[in-house]
Amino acid sequence: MPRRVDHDERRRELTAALLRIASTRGLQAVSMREVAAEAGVSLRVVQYYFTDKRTLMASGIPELAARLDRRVRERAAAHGTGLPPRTVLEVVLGAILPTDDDSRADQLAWTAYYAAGLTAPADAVDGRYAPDALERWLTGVLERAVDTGEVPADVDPRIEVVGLLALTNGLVSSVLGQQRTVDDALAVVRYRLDRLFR
Amino acid sequence: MPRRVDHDERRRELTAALLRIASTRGLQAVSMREVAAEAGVSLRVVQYYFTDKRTLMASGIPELAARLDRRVRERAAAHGTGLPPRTVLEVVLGAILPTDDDSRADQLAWTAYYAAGLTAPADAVDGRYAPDALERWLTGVLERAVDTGEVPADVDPRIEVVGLLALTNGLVSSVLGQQRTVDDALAVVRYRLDRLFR
DNA sequence: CAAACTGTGGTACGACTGTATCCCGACAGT
DNA sequence: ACTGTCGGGATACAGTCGTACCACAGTTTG
Repeated sequence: MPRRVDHDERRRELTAALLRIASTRGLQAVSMREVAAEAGVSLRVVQYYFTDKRTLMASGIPELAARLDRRVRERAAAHGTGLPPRTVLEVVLGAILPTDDDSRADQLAWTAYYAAGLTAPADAVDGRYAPDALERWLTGVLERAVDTGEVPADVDPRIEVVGLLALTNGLVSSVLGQQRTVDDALAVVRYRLDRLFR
Repeated sequence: MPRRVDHDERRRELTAALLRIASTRGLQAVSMREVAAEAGVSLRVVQYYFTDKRTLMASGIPELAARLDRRVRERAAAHGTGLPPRTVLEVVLGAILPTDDDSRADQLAWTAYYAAGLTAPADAVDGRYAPDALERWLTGVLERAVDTGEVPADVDPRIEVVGLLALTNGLVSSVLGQQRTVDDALAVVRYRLDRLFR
């Protein structure tokens, strides 16, 4: 048991344990003792690295945001650069959908945080997550598509992107709720894009 | 304090108190004592009419479903009968969005239940809510619109309706999260319908 | 080598929770 | 008028929660 520990690394492990619990048993099943048990450490250690429970809980949001962001970037990078707008949209929106177990778990935890944040003004801290960046990026992509004539000139890129993101978000919900498969959700996204890029 | 009480009525009051707490302070703030206090009765009364906490919690789902269903029907009825498909879709989807404080509170509670149901197989009971009926109804509406030529023949009514409902669902989320106003959400829905019924 | 600090185990405390139990007033049927 | 059931007040109990505190070994610093 070496002294001089990497605090950040330790915190990451504990946060990972927290998210594991949140995605499997829900956010209300997260207690300091449960996180300790899940991470295989004593309660004191959790207290030591996250003084509060609020601090512990708050650590989950940036971690989830980082994971989702990384997933989108990796997917985009895997398809090379300079892709056509239609492909960019399909890849990005597809990256949001819970395709594998990991992304599904993250989306479950994300949903739990989202729901908890709806009620609790002082609790949600400043965990303002900003999907604005993504929204602006895709809007730019679509604007270029309008300029090149790939999509009709009378589409409003701004509203169209808002709609696409809301659509994807709604599909995520239904996939998480197991009312629809990921493939079905992807088919809906592709259908919408097909009609946009007719 | 009269004897011989209407049990159903009493249960409805308690469920209403439960939903009031759930929509303002979240589902995890719901305890038997809190519901009792909110309803202005003693803990024993809550125990008496709902033996379990599970039973108490489970009472919220059908109540919410009934309210949402009633809202959609009322809105539809308020616009008279025999409306054009485009109007039906706009009214129905608009009724899902949280326009006033009541519907917003209900949607908050609904979201809390949805999130709680994602994690907890044995807890969610058989509270399988069926939006299939709504989906089928709107699909029929859109099919008729295809037949009359109001929408292009190459649209797939089934997928289109799934997309519209997912879109609306996603917009509800963003409105609840106060990232968007109801008017903005309605504008997105109208934009989508405008492009569908071009 | 001594002193101070870091990381961690163990445990205790008060506030809650769901549930169970005991009790009694008010009405019903006889 | 008596008795049993219904509706509900009060309280108790065992468990879990977040938090606080104490002790101590190992490491760093002087």
